[in-house]
Amino acid sequence: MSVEISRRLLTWFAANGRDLPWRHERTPYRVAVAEFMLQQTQVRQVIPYYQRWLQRFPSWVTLAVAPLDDVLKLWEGLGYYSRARRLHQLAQIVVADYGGQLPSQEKTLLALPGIGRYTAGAILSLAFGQDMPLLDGNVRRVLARLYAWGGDPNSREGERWLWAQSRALLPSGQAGAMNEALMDLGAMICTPRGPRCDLCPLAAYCLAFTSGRPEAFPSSSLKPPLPHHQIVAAVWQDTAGRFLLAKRPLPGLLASLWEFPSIDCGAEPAYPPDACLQKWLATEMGWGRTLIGAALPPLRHAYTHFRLTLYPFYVSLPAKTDMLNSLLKTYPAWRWATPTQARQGLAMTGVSGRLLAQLVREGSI
DNA sequence: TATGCGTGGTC
DNA sequence: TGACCAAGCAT
Repeated sequence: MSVEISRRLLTWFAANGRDLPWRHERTPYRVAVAEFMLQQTQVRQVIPYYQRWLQRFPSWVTLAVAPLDDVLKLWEGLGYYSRARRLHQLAQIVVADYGGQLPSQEKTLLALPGIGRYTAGAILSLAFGQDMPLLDGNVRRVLARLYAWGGDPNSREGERWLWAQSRALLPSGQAGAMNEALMDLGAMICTPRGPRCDLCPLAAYCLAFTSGRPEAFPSSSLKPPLPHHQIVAAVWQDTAGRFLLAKRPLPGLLASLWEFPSIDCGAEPAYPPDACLQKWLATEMGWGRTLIGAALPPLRHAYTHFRLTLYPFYVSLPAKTDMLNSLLKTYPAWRWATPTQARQGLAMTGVSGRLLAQLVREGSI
């Protein structure tokens, strides 16, 4: 039966597969760039980033010699920034150790930064034409529905079972097309909610469709509520209208991105925002007499593992540069920047980027 | 094995 | 408005 499933899916894919930029020219570099960007990220979001990236970094060498700050600037807004750093590292390794050619053995690829089992399978099947399976969120869902598989997709056995099914469906010599067909089916037809079973080429074989509850697969686990943190940001302006920005430490959340100097007051803060900020400035920075000015409208933001509300305040400047340097206890670097300089040259966090845009809109410069 | 790691779209 | 989700990897 798997032969018939593969045949039908490939026929459907030939007529309905998506025309995506990274499907035009299948060099290992282009495939790798696309796969890094697509990790946990939707296609629509990736397309403009991919095109800008290839303009600026058309090859392993151009990427390898670029400054990390330039790389992060191009990645700004795409999220999961360690991917950018790992892709940068990968380029440097490919150039230094492999003569500018990405290796084509699974074991070698898996040892390189940013390449896990999914990405290795994608590169090997799509760029090198090898008969290698892959398993991503789309394929996971398609397979679970096809076989009405009610197991836990996150368990060790579930993982092993799903990889085995993915491999079993591969027709020899057409793994790349089959892998993309499975992903396109998951993205276009076999969607998480409201799957279009009426358009699905596999409906006749799909046990979840037969069961009448396709959305019940794969099983989902209940997640605990996310903590909600209170963050306070300090907005300093100099007389030239520049803002004080700080670079976040590496490693960690949003590593090496720029933001307004901020303090995390925690999920259950003991003080209101202005007092939390005052305490931080007094105890950590040693600025006992800092004047906290007007509060700006709070901004809310949701990360994968927690939520936050950012409370920005205008704050008066400390008198001397050596006082400003006390920021280096918290941050590896700080600088003054106009909004234009920040937009053009600094990779900003999402929340601080929104705050900056708000400050500009309100004409506070 | 579980957790940290971003952002924007969708309903 | 809030919860869920998307071409995962590293530790």
